[in-house]
Amino acid sequence: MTISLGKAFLIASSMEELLDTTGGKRGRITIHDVAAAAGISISTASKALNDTGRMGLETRERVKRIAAEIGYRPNALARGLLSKRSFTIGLLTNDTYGRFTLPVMAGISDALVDHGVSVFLCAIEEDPALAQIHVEAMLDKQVDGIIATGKRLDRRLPVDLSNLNVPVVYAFTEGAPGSVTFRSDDAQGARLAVEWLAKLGRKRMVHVTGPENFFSVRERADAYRRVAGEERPVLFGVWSESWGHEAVARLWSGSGERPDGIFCGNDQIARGVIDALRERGIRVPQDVSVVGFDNWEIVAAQTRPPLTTVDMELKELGRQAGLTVLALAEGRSVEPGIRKLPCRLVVRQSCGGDTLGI
Amino acid sequence: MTISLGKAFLIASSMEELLDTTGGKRGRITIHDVAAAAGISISTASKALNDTGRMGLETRERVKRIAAEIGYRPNALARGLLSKRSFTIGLLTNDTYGRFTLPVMAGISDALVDHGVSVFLCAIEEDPALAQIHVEAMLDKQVDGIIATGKRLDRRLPVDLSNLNVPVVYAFTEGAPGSVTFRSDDAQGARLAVEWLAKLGRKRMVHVTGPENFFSVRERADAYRRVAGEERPVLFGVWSESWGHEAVARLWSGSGERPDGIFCGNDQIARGVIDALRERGIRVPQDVSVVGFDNWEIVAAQTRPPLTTVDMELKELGRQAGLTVLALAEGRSVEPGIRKLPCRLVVRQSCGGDTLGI
DNA sequence: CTGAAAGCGCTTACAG
DNA sequence: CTGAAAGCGCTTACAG
Repeated sequence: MTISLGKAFLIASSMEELLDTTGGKRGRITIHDVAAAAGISISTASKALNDTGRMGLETRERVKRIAAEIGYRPNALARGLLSKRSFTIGLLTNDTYGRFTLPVMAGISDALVDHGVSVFLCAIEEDPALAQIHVEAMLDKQVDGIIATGKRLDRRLPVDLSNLNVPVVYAFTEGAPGSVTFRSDDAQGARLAVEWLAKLGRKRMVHVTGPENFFSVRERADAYRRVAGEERPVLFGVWSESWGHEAVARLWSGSGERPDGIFCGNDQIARGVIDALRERGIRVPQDVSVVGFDNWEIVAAQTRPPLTTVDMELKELGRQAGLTVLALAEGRSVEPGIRKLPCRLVVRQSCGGDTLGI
Repeated sequence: MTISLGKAFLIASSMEELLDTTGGKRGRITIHDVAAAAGISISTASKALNDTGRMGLETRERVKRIAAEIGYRPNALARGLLSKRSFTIGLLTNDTYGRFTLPVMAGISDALVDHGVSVFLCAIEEDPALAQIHVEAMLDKQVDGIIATGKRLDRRLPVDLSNLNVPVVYAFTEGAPGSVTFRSDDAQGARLAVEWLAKLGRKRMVHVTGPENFFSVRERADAYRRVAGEERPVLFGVWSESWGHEAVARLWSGSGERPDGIFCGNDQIARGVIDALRERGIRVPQDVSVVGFDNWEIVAAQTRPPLTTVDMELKELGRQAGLTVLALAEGRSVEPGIRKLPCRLVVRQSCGGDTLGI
């Protein structure tokens, strides 16, 4: 048996009779069907349904009721053609793994679903040609705006969005000059982490982090130094567990001072650090407190002990980016510039202090 | 300074002159602009651009050239209104974490971008009301089809998609009866894993896996037993690293037989198992081979040693789901039923054999 | 209070 | 070979 889902299957059985009486018309239910069923013109039907124009309340209600009964839903394409609003936006990302994009997407969707806006997700990796294709497809479909996001604050997407005829908002990726950009406040996030270590009485702090050529790495390191002391050590490396291991090996190999508080540049490094400490018989958090960055659940919740870490609040970032692109699409004014959104410290058990009720 | 991105900014400076000469019209470039610039009617312009109708090749080329010069792009909303095709599909998922959805999405997008199709991503969690809102928004926007996906093969999404007037394809989630469903062939995947262990000479196998109420857990366990032997032990538990630890503790605590090959139900369990073995001084893969399931890079590539595991080829699954929904949207016939797509064994170092060139 | 007409941007018979 | 007309489904002045 094969099924063919062409035009034919568009008609559900319950609709069939109605449509047959209204001319046997095939296809979706339109405003003509509503008007016919109510015995009025389509103009009046439109006004009744949209609460525009003047008309008796009872007529309005009756039309709405009939529309609901026959399952009428306005065609957004037709509406969009008139109103120049498609209630659709595009999310462009080069973060194929989705580590950062998913929370941002969730926030955007969360903020915009109430406004009837749907989101095209376009993953472009690092391919400029692919990016161009996706951007053009979105523009052809008359998106009301585009949000650009990525995996790195200090890198641009491989496509120029600065001269499009729709508003563009940047979230967690570097924006064009004069644009609206949302990003996490990494300095503030780092301060939260280091101040937490300090509050727990840690004095011999170390920062084990990623590659120095990341802007956010430098920003977090600077903030760390400002709180912990300018002379406190920073170990730059890569974003991996194994670097966390190696850093611990380095710190405990020489005859130097042993840290009692380690602020890690991300959760993966922190996991490596914690594992390495355990393997050396060093207790976390009794002997050393470890704090991470990212609050990547899959990593942070699985470390032993679970990781205290900094959450960049990417969902909130997405929410704000969504509302902003909507505002621009509606012609409202928005101040350009970079908005830094505060991070939040998520206290688990890797630093201690989790039972202090602080 | 504030910027207002209303209608006004739609006109780029370079377009301004042109549009002023064609009537000072504001807004996007339409086929009227092309026709005016070429000194022909819009009907002819349309036919020239779409390679329809009959006309001199040189006219056709000239129109196309002019269209390209003035940056004309057809309005997909207007086209969709006529053609009943929006070149848009919806992807509905309850997998908020994106573990399974992202690769599926990547495959869909990959397959459909060449056909000019864009994808609405709708994350609905487990909320039926939210799901309903998203489905209605997609239908209003005249999606050509919907792909439903999720995080579990044996669970339905919290919304009924069986009587929509657009085609629906299910991918990695349970479909309605009589629908087209794509899923991974978990039995075959499990066989790959266990046969690999057998090929490496492992005889005392154990299967450490997730909750027995998962269909895929039972299916993998059955396949394991068929290859390893019906009497071989299966330890059901949860999908976590800590369960992997606990399972090792259990296996090595009694006086029973010590396994030399452990097939894990997912990569997180495998990671727990490997960590626990290392902590006991048992060498992987020399003493015990460990194989996982999922090929979740972030986990599989970070275990020590890196994990040999089964990849469900979710991207390919997405690709096929995408092409299928497209076929249905075009009215082509598709055989309903469940299609199982083969898994692939990814050989890293946790089993040995990685240098055998097998 | 209600409806005919125009029009959003496009495509497609149809008549020249 | 080319263009006027109709129409996709809707909204919005405008005239009654």
